[in-house]
Amino acid sequence: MKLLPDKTVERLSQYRRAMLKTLASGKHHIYSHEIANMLHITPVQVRRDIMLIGYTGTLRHGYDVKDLIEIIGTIIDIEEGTRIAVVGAGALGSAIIRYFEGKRAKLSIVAAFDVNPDKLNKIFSGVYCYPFAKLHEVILKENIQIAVIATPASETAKVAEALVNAGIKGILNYTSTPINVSPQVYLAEYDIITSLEKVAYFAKQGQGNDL
Amino acid sequence: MKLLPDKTVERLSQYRRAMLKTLASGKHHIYSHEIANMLHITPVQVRRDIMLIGYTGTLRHGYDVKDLIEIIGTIIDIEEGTRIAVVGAGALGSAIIRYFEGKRAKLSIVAAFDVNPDKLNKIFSGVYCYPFAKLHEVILKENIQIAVIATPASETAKVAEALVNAGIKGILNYTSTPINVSPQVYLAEYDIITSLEKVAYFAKQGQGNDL
DNA sequence: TTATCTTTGTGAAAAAAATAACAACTTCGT
DNA sequence: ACGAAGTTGTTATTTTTTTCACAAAGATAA
Repeated sequence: MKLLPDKTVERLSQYRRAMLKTLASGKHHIYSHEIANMLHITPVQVRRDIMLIGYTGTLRHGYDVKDLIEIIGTIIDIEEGTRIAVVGAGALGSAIIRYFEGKRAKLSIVAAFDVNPDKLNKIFSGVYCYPFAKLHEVILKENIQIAVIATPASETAKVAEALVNAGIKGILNYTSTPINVSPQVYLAEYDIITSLEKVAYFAKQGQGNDL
Repeated sequence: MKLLPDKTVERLSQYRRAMLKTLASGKHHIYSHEIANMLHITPVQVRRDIMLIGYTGTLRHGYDVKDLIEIIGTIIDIEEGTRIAVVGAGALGSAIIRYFEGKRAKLSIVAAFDVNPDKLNKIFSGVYCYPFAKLHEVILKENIQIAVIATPASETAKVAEALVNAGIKGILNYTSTPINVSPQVYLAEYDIITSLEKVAYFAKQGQGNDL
């Protein structure tokens, strides 16, 4: 299938979760405006996204909840599951690991890395913490595809380089240092301070919602 | 000044940090392409953003680093500083508090809230943890303008309502439950799972960088 | 049957964001 | 003095994302 728009992929992830919740409540069919209400977006947007993934609902009952969950799965997930590493097992890194505990079956955090001797060889919420020096080796051995960087900002560049060398396919960078990777590696950056400064700016202007 | 574009505000926050780093290295003037390199974006984008805030550099030396820092401050910051509350002092909430310790002078986390009796009335990285029941009172008394929600997803709606009732101006929601607020309140949602699923999707497609 | 109501799917339009293109200006080197 | 090199500021263009508008079609009810 053609590459989906960035924003559509984000929303698909949200649709799926909304559908899982819907299914749990015993509902098997759902209209675009109901999905839209759950996520506080417009029904057209929902329909267009669903159009883009090539699924089609029925005129009278809207979309089949189970079908939607399944088809979104075929788009986002990898059959065998995606294996993730968290680099940096400090406050943020371990919060992320904790947050994942038993959440999504197809995304699993399978390794953590740190340099702090207190953390090495311990298990955080079921995830083993390796020394940073073993990063390359473990990524290969454990067949890890994507990595989260949650180290101090000073280490970001070094970590990113090591990850790329180890053949990682995607990086989610939570440090405040922007990184540069070869174009084959997908990179997403997220910084808490920037988010808060943005909220502060728009709150100050008395402005309404964005997403 | 006219309201700035969403993405421009995000980048301004990053420019400022890049400039602080630049200044610390003893450099007082900088070209758009140098800023662009630091952030891995294009020089045109840097120039356009700077144009939008009405600052103008000099032809020979580019931009004055100190000036840039200062003018971005007048745009993003509130004179008296922005006071922030974190609702939910679990792993994620306390990681955020920790992350902020001594970072930005104009953004300060001044209160945490939780329901867990183990956490109440304790201090996390210098931030006092109040019982959730006192939320309204403390937000008023401490003159808190924006809030971060880092509770379990099941509490999101209740927390958001309480925050809006207390007159909060902006919310940053880290739970996976989308919320609905009156349009005077600026809302930003960020969900770790969605981010990772997005990275997984694009990594799977062997796709290059986005931001 | 036939009119009405509701919902999907999608072409077309609009809005937002990024990129290209270039005039105008400084400084440098000769 | 004057051309070459390099940089900003900004208009125009392109690309991406969202929204509008409506035809098509299934169900219901008279």
